[in-house]
Amino acid sequence: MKASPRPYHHGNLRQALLSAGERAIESAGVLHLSLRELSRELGVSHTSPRRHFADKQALLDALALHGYERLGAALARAARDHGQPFNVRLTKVARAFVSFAIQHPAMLGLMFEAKHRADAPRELLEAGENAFAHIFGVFTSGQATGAVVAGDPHRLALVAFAALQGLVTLSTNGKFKGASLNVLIGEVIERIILGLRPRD
Amino acid sequence: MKASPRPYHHGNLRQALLSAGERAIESAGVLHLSLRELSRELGVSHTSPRRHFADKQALLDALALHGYERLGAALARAARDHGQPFNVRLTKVARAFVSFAIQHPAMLGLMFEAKHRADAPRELLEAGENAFAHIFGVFTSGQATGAVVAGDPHRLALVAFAALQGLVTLSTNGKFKGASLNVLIGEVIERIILGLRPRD
DNA sequence: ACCTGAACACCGTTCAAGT
DNA sequence: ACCTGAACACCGTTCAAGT
Repeated sequence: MKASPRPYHHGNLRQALLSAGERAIESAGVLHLSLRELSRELGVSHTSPRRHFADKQALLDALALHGYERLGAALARAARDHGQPFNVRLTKVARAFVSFAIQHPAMLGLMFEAKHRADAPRELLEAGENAFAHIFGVFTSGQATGAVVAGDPHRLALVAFAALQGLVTLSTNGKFKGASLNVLIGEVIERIILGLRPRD
Repeated sequence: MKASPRPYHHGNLRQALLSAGERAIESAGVLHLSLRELSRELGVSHTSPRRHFADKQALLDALALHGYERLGAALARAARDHGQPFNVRLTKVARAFVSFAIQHPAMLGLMFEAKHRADAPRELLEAGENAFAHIFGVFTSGQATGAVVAGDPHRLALVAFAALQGLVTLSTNGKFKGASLNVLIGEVIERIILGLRPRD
């Protein structure tokens, strides 16, 4: 077992730690991440991570940063067609977000925690802002075409995003007995659209 | 400092561990909870918790159970006036939930994780169901009076609850620059009500 | 019944040292 | 520059033993 050779000692240990770290948190949870075990897997001494990450938290922050970059790219792709109507664009970004969350639940948790930390690196905060700016943009253009009520677009986006965030939290916690997630996403999005419609 | 005497060795060590444990997770996070440190605080040996909790996870589960009982009681209180219109009842339960979440953020996280665990004790799952049944009840009576669209009330309640859950997640992660949480709660509730209104 | 102390197998982190 | 080994101060958990 563990068929991979070891192309390390070259300077790709940093990348190897990130990959192995992500796999570890998705399969066993952030709580059980062990630098020593990671080192064992990669066939290096347990002190070598120190060269690339000051401590365990630094590795987690680097993982979260990478997560925000990937989420941002996915949201940008979903929102890129500015010619489409609000409902379509919102549906696309919402599904992109939910899809990311379902595929990388531990990563998403890590990303939120990292942003929340008092001493979060500036880089991380910026990556987060950049990722969510793509959702925000859909709302401002929705207001421009009259599909969304007037008001502070940041607040409206936040309210809608909260619904998605909650859906994801509930779903990764397996709290859907029979209901398919795909159906629920559609329902949540529909309610958001109705809730944000200008009152006739 | 640490002015409390020690009325332990009586059989209240179990309760003392729960209290100290809750205080510890709210102030330092679940990750940093240490049974040995808890024992030190309480002036007992680090093996004595074993008598009351099989392991660390058992203590966390007991804390989560207690949390669900308190949340359930708060939601029941908020929802008890069945004569009030849907909007009023929904607002009350929503504010009760958000209020609990703000006051006990680490506890709420623990509660969700505990329910999610594959080997979660039956007792815990039941306490969770009981707590959320009070929110569910508001939706079924909302449908009865025509304030809420027809459809599976479980799904509708889930959709609305997701929005609250997301608001709470976002708020405990401090992602509200200027906006007051109280204002945002009101906005979320309003959007939920509008989103669930029957289409005339 | 309830608590203790020694012991075991793990951690993260530091430091002097090797190539 | 990058990695190593010994060492330190912590964990959770087990077990034989004390009252």
